Amino acid sequence: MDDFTPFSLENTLQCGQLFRWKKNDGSWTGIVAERVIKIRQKANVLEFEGANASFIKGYFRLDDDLQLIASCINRDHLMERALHRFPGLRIARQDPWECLISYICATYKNIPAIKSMISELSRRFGQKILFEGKSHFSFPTPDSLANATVNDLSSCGLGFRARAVREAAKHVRTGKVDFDSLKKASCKTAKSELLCLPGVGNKVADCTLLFSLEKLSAFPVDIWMKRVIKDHYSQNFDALFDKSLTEGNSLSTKAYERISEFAQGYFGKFAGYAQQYLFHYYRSLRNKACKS
DNA sequence: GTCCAGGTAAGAT
DNA sequence: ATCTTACATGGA
Repeated sequence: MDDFTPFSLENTLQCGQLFRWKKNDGSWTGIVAERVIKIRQKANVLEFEGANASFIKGYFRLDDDLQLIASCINRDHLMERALHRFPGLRIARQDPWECLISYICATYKNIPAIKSMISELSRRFGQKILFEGKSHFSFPTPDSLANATVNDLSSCGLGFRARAVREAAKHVRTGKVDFDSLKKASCKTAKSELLCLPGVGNKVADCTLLFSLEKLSAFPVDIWMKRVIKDHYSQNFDALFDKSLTEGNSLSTKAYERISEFAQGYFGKFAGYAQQYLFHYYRSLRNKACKS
């Protein structure tokens, strides 16, 4: 398969949006729905097993016109650097159920810990899949998490998130939230539905919208976006608001909405892409600083 | 051992 | 309405 440029498997899998992929000597192995996929990129050729080309194309959103998206969000020097530093980074098309639970778990946790939680949840409550002689585990169904005890969930490292995960699973199982209809609904309507779920606030809702419900304008605001806004976009806000963006104190609902709405107006209909580039770029700067 | 993490929700003002 | 604080756990 070779009609997908620009695309970087590395940048797409490493940017922090996905939690189920591992790299081993040049190729990546990941669990997607009920499959194990092994994939690698050589220049402009993708080699993979475990799925067909159309699945890969859909999963990595290779039909998005990334050139167009990049030109839309490239509004300033910072974005230009981010786009240049991580070319070919694409938003993946995640399964909404897995995405929702993953980002409920992501609350107030670092990425290695999130990966460990998801892996453990899958090992305990998912289905075993054999691939190249090794056991892998699919993400648990809504049923299996709804039936789990809070204690069992907690022992996967979920901590206080266990209750929210279990309750959210119940809502999905009963069809109280229906992801297919949320895909068709407007961003605003879909978000208000998601916000009814336990453990889901503005940020988790926006991640679910962006990464799994086709809402590419959704702009999740986490601690990294707060830092980016404070460091590079504060001139778009009043001084008092900027001052409230200090490290340590969490974002109020009001502040969240001000930032997210600013970003959607500023970056446009692909603001979610802008968010992911900024997220990955800003984290990479900090990680570099830590190593030196 | 300390710090902090892709925030949320309950309680206080 | 809006602001403040507790929160379980584990990786860095």
